[in-house]
Amino acid sequence: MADPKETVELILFGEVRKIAPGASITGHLERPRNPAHGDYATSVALQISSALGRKPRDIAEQIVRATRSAIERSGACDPLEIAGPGFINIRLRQTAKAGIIRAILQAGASFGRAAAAKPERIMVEFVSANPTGPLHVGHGRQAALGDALAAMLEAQGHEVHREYYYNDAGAQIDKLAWSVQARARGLKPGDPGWPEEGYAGEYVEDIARDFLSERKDPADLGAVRSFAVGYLRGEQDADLHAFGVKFDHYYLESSLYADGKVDETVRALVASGRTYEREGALWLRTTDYGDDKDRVVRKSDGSYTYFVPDVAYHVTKWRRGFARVINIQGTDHHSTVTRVRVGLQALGLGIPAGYPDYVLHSLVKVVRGGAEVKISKRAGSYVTLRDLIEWVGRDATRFFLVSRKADSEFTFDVDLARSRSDENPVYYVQYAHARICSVFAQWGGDPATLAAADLGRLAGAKELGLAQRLAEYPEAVAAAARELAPHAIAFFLRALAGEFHSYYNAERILVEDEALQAARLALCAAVRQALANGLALLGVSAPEKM
RNA sequence: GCGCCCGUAGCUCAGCGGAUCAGAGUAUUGGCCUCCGAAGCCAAGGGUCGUGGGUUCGAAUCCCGCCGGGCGCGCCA
Repeated sequence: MADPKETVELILFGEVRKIAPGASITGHLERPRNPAHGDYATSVALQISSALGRKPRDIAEQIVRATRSAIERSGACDPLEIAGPGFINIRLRQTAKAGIIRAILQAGASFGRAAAAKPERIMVEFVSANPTGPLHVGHGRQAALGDALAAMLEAQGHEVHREYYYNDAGAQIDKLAWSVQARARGLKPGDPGWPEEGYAGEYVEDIARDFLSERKDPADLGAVRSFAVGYLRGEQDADLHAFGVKFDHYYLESSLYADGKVDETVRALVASGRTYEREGALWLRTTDYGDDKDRVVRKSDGSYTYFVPDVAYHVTKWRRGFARVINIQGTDHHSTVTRVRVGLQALGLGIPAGYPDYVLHSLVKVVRGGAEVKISKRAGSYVTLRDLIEWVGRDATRFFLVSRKADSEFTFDVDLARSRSDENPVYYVQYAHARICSVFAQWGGDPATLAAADLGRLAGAKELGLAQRLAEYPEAVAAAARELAPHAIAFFLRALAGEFHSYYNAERILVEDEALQAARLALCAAVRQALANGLALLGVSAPEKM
């Protein structure tokens, strides 16, 4: 990894120190589990020793020598220690640890927010369900992930646009219209005359009944279609509202046809010279860009495949000024990733090859009473987002769906999230927040006086550990945003809440010694602020009472 | 068959730009409320990180094979 001709730089406390000829590295700091190893530790010396052809301990000693004066000037920590084969252990001074508390109280809700060096206009597209049925659990995961991701990127100083793409123009909509029409005519799924691959969910019957109650004519398929789509859009909006997710814009696929963008895209593809006719269809040579087979653009019946509006849609994202786009989809859509990117490349508009970004999530298995739940009365063949919200509540649903890595398949245990709610991670975090609020209610003093608290009184191991954890929050958010990994926020909050509960049980906050009490209250206020800010990113409430 | 993803404690999952990473929650067992909320805390047991190789002084982490699971591989969206 290292080129011995370059210079090794160690970035420490904001200063870059040239250490030795070698590689340019930014060794990240670890938090040792063993307190004897200090507050932070790094193994950079071991990592670069082979590249430099020198002993790790010698390198470590050189690093310590080179940074000694800067560290003494900063006063932030004790002299670095070298341990074992060449680990460098760092022990922070108490004043440096407690200082973060004042900064948090001052920053308030903006603690953990950063001003981006280069603010971008970013679009996050998520949910984007067809208006052919209620939102299911997978859409819920997308909603939780997408909204959290958008909030995290906003916290990094970017301008974020949340968009929902409505596939309201395809064959699926026709099936919906036929299904509703059949229901309105008194047919049931399986009856003679019931449309092939029709939608069998109970909601189809609801739509038909409402349609008839408005004295409309089932023979008018266009009227049935627009009524059904409008009905389901309204229902999805209600679900999203209940989930606390708001979109800046709903983009209709049908508009791409109406305003000519689909035709325009086809013409541009043909003009690119990468299309050809075969068996009555128009193909795009996507294999030129690494696809495993060419794709049909225009079917032999003259209609377009979904590929065309998808590409046309992403052209609008680019032209609307979103240099960065993140699409949240299920892994069952991963084959579209290549196709959309390739289609954009073929147009030759100068769009980057990796445009857009994708976060793909695996599907969620819902378990209740020890058995997998596959059926919902309302939707027929799947569990709906509404089911989850009704079973376990909005906060638990959001926290659960966002607390796993997106690409891990995970089991949503309804019983854990609901009936044994006292063992639920989201309540654990919320409880820490509510507990602190309760202490403040009992105290009854003026929080403004805490700004003057003597933080030097915080000398206990748990207190300093909490302060250190709080200090790591901004970087934790930044890292999670960088990795597009909302679950990291959930894990951080879990850890922070755990440290607080442990501290709370070990020490009284409200004590006789007023100076000590003020310092502890300041610490609690800072923890509360960090919990509230983190929960807000996940779209979970921070209750004062539970 | 090909492509992508995933196999870590009984269960649900973190960690995966190598070392100070064998972790959390839950479940099980034993303790802690005349004291700021016990939706909490403290402690114990529990895993050769699917498997076999390779790279490395050092691999849950990187590379290859195999096994097991998920999802794709339409002139469906």
